[in-house]
Amino acid sequence: MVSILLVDDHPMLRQGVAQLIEMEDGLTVVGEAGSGEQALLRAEELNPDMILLDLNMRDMDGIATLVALRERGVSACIMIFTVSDEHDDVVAALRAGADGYLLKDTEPEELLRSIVLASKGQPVYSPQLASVLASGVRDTRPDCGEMLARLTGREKQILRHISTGETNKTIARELNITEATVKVHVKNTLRKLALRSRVEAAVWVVENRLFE
Amino acid sequence: MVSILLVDDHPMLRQGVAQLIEMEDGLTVVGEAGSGEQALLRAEELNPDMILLDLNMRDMDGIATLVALRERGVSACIMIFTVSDEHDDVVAALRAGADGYLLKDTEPEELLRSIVLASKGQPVYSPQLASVLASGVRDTRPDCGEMLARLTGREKQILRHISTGETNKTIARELNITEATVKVHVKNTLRKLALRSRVEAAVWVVENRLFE
DNA sequence: GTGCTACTACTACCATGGTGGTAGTTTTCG
DNA sequence: CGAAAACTACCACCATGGTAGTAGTAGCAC
Repeated sequence: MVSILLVDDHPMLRQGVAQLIEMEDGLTVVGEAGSGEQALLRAEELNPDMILLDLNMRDMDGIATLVALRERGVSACIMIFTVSDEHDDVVAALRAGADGYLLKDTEPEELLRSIVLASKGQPVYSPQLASVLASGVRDTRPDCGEMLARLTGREKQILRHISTGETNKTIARELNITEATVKVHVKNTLRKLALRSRVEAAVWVVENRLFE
Repeated sequence: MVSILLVDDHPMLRQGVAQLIEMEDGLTVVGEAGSGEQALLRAEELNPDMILLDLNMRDMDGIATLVALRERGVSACIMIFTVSDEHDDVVAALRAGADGYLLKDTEPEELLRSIVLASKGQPVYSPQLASVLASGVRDTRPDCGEMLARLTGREKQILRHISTGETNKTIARELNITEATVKVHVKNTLRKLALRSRVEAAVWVVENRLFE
């Protein structure tokens, strides 16, 4: 069962989407939010599998909400669901870590199919965005520098050790802290970088030549 | 207690070295071999912590022995102990994975100190080799291509997956084999490449741009 | 045929890694 | 000053990774 949080400032639209989603086996709406603020609260409270996020909300920019969600470690699959097919919006969303981008004029069946696909980890984009995507924006992530800047000094230090293949134990020894503490830093680092393992972290560092 | 296997085709020299080693607390000679063939047998049989290996033996080249030892997964620290200070020999030994290189004219106390150091994982070289080492041969490893060539097709395939941060489970799924089989390949790959973890493997691949 | 290599699979075991939660200290900043 | 962030540490728990040994199958070479 895929749990979904709807974020949109139009109650009617939320209702429509919710109804549609509930009709599909395997999908369920566990919460709704009408603003960025509420989205942050609900996301942490409900820990949904997926968040459908509108970009154009009154109180808080959708992109800002997206960034805030990611920074708080919300691991949900975040799908943008909006009216805007503006190049800049799409790019910004992808850079901020969106897992998909659907336009609101998508047909209901298409929307459902996309949600199911996305819930399986596959990024989904509306076909209308092909031109934008093709122009090489595929790199879903923010700048490496930006990402690195989110880490504390200690975390960067430990990331560097990870990228040389060291174990938590040896890192602890070299930094004169306990392995437990190293684990804490590793965990926080992985969360902030939205990576799933130290191997991914090591590869990311080396590929982007981050400490050279 | 550091267990040592002596490999040299001169019994008298073996005896002398053995006696010297036994005088040192913490070191012990667990076996001797007078040829490359014997060295392979003894190494697998005794699984020593360290192997002192002569380069100039009648039946089998010392370098060949070294390579064969490494290919069979002998994890011992292998110290070359020989008369040759030829540039090519030193380079070949280092490339083949030697952990140290000592000349036979080394003073007894110096030899002991070196063995102790090496047993702690520190590579040790006779000072006379400074010029050779300085000329940039520090890279202990064979060519990446050479290393890769030692892997089977399946192993290379799996290494590529590792280098993208995948887990054994997902690799198994994608290749339609069981996780247990993936583990076998991972283990063999790590052994052949003399690496200690998949993280090191991933970093190695990315740093050397092996699959691009 | 015999022998060798590669590939597959399984078991069992232990080490390592990652998550969640709690919590005390110090540093930083408004 | 007080709040927030960073760093430290420990616990318990579960997932993943790595090692060792055994073993069956297929293909290839001598």
